Amino acid sequence: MVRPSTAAETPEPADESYDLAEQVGFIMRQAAQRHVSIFNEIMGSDLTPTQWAVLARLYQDGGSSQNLLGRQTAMDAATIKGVVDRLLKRKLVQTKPDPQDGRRLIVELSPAGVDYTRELLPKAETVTKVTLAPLATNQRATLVALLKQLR
Amino acid sequence: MVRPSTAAETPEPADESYDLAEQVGFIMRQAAQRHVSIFNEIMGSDLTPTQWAVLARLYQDGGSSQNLLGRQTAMDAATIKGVVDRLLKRKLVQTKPDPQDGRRLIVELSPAGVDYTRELLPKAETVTKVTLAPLATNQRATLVALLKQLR
DNA sequence: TGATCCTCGTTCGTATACGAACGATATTCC
DNA sequence: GGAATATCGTTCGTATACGAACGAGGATCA
Repeated sequence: MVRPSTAAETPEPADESYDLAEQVGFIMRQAAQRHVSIFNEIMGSDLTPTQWAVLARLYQDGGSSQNLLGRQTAMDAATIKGVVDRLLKRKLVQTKPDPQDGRRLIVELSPAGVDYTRELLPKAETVTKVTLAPLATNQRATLVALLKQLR
Repeated sequence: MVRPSTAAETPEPADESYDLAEQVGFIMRQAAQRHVSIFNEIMGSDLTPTQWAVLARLYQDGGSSQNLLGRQTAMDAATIKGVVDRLLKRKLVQTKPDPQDGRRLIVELSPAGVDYTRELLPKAETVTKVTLAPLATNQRATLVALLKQLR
């Protein structure tokens, strides 16, 4: 590590109680990055984690309005729109107006999307398995339980 | 939940073993989102978590080359460049060529950046505290320890 | 009925995040 | 010395992520 002598060097004994590498946020960001990397390796780079979240949610529970779908997959209205648009372009998803509510846009899997999602399900399970591989079995449940409390 | 009867509805009994809401990746993304939200509330929206990571790292250990700084703060070369550029524009950081290596660009805190970072340190500690607030004391160390194994 | 308020979807702007490719510079090895 | 290789910083393109603002539609209530 180079520590050139300049006015920019830490001039006072720094607050030793703060170490970036020990902050949850920083560590969580790194863990998330590793997870995404594993996801891309296993699922293939043609599908992102958020896109997969949308497919999986629609596969599990059928169609819903776009904004509700966003809430179910942890995306705000602006983000879910972009994700749905890209899935629409690939015809994995289709939309139609809600007859009950003129503001709503119903999003659902296309038949091709259903097939595609079903084929990917085993790989998605592998992603979770590989992500948790460094932990002992009992630790995995612990981690998930703790993370759930931080939502 | 509306489940309109169409060809897109889940046509087969879905693989019940896969529930999106139970996958680590998905839960971790939500926990990270909450953390960022807390960060923005406490630190103010004029500084992002990654920008703070750079400031904190430079404050702790002094200047380093841009790419090394990126590795220390968990950003690739393309990402760290953007972050450094924005910090440069705000004059919180300054750069100079490395006399030892013509490829390297040394990044360090400006005097204003040192002051700014020092003032924010207490708030940064609060961010971690609030993020972990839902957990019992002994659970906090457990979570951090487990997350560290997933880097 | 009409005014108010809320939700829905959309758009814009900014900031990560990262793969890929590029030229410039260092290092390694023959 | 010189060629192969590696690293550095840069740029481009694409995809989240989200605050903010907007118009259209729906719900509430006087």
